[in-house]
Amino acid sequence: MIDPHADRALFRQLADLLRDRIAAGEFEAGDQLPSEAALGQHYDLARTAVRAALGVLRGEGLVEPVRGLGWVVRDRGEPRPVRLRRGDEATVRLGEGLPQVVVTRTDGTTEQYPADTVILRGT
Amino acid sequence: MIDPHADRALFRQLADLLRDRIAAGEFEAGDQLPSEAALGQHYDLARTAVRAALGVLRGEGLVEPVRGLGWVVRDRGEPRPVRLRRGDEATVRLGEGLPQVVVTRTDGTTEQYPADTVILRGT
DNA sequence: CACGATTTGTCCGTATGTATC
DNA sequence: GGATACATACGGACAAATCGT
Repeated sequence: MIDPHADRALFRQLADLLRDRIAAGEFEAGDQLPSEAALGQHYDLARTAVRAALGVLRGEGLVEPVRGLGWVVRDRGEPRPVRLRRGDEATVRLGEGLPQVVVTRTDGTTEQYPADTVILRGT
Repeated sequence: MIDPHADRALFRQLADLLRDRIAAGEFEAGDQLPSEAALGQHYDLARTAVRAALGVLRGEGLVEPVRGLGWVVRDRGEPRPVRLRRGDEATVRLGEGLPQVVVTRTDGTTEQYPADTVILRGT
């Protein structure tokens, strides 16, 4: 499974494995992954490496941590279409958690969506 | 500076401080921050906490690490305007490094930009 | 409502590898 | 080659949130 002598970092190898397991449907939206401790034992890794791997998947929007509970697989359905009309603007705000798409309409109102849940369309 | 008894985590307090110092112009685009070791000594924190703080700023697109060199302040100029015409689509791709805005034109060609460097405009 | 078990969040120390200057 | 700096990885510890009993 994980090769300590491989060129690729251990936490990246683990991220690859977990990503594949999720893609294979082993875990569905809302499901919890095995605990960090369980993953560490199973793959013989320190918790540091396990958390680094989960951090990678988190950055990809695949999973998110719930304190006191575990790591939950995010719901990734079809991106929701959002139309950008004349005068509308959209930017991506980085920072807290998942990047957010902020749409500013002509009248000054704003809408906000998790960046990986929308597809912006011109009109 | 940093209060070990504060409610806020140490690495978040450090992130706040460094963010402020950057905003104040103490470091400009292309400048290097003090090394992780130096920051740890100055603020009396373990390197773990220092790296966590830098990770926060990295996620905000403020700085990026350069192996063997140090942490460099990113160039954050005016976001570049990108027009979305009829049939054009834009999505945000998460994963490797900074999130990327991917624009797919009607003719099938695609353009890609770091997510915090563009402002999408409807037509 | 109280309590314990589980799980993630934060923090420390240490060590080694690798890239840059 | 040597010095510096980030990348990765291990170990241990305690706090805080959640959930079932």
